[in-house]
Amino acid sequence: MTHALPKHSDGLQKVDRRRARKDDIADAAIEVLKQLGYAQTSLRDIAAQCGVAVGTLHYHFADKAALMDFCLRRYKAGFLAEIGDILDAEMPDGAALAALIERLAQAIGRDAHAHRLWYDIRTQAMFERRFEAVVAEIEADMVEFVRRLFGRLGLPHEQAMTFYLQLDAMFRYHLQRHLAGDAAATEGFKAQVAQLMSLHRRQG
Amino acid sequence: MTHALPKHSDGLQKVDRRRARKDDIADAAIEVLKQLGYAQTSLRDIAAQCGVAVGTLHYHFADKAALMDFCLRRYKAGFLAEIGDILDAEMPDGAALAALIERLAQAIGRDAHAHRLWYDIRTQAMFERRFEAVVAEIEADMVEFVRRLFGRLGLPHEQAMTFYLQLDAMFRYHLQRHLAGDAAATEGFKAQVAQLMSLHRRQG
DNA sequence: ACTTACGCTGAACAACTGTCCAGAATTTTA
DNA sequence: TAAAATTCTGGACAGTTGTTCAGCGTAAGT
Repeated sequence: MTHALPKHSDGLQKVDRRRARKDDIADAAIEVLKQLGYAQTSLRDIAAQCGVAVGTLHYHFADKAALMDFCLRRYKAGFLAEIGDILDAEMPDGAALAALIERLAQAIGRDAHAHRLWYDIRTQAMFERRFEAVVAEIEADMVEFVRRLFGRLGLPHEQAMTFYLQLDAMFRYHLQRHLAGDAAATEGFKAQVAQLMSLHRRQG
Repeated sequence: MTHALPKHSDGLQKVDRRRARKDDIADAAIEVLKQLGYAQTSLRDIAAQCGVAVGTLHYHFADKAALMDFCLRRYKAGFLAEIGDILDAEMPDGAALAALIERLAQAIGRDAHAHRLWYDIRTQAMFERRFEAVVAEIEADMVEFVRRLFGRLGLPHEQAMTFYLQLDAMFRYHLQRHLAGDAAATEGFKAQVAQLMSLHRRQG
């Protein structure tokens, strides 16, 4: 006997609706986490943000860590989708890298809180083994992104990791300056990356 | 009328003894912080570590943040003293840099928890403005250290910051790998820095 | 219409947090 | 030795934390 689709108003399976609900909660949770950071965010803060009772969170997620894990993977998917189009876009090789850098520079000003959350949780993973795997996965994806970019530009693959780390360090530093009130942080980031690029090009 | 020295068994002024006591407490606090991280460390944990009542902490420090601030400055002084001798040591120019890198590589294995604490608090500073100043000061000192090293080696001063950030990113990454159980992290760090150095050298 | 399952509520719980403070213990001063 | 100042204690306080659960209403299945 074949299982017919359930006769819901929306055409979603039960599992899908569950998943969609979890996504909603995660989105609200991420919103609070961006503001307060991991350690300072309580389940009640999150519950309030999505207009739901505390118990509801435990209905969908085993515990706080599971919720965090879910949020992280969702955040990762979102971020990679956001910058992924740079790889696919049709443009001269030099422009792709310039576009990435420009995008990152703008992110310092516009999505500062989101990225500060990433650094927060990445650091937390040094203390809570629970987050080790997710963080490692996300970071591996970032490196993979740079590797593909290097592939497009004909740059040596084995330097992708190095370049990622360089970019990460500068982004982190100027993000921190920006959050501390330095209005020139965005420009500082671009200038410093430019210096770095000239270093790479000279030995291209 | 001249104030005679107090007739304590030790020859310390009152202020000095107070300062020494604070140092003792801070040392014990740092020990716990290294294990648990900032957010997970309570005043009771710290009090237990130095065999003292909770109230005592508030007698010496206004609040938890003040204690943290004190700990940070003490940590900074210790760390810079530890690597400072590289600048003063008499050795061929190439060896000084190699010595620093070797020292850092060993730190991944030996002082992992101490450095993980530094990354923890540096990230916290993105959320608590209270720590902004201390963190910025320490980081400025680190850059200054690299700048002096570059001075000794005849390398361009304006690249000191860039080099610091590169070193920092690689150290952070491999520290995280090490903490996640990667036994090859120390070697990985050295290899990656070597790659970085060759990049720098080619444009001398 | 009746039953089952699902999604959610919000009060209650025990554990823990930073902070305060009256008073004890100790040390310094007179 | 007596008085004063310093250092420390440990219980109390009010607030927050993650987690649990009996019970509610609603939707699905029969």
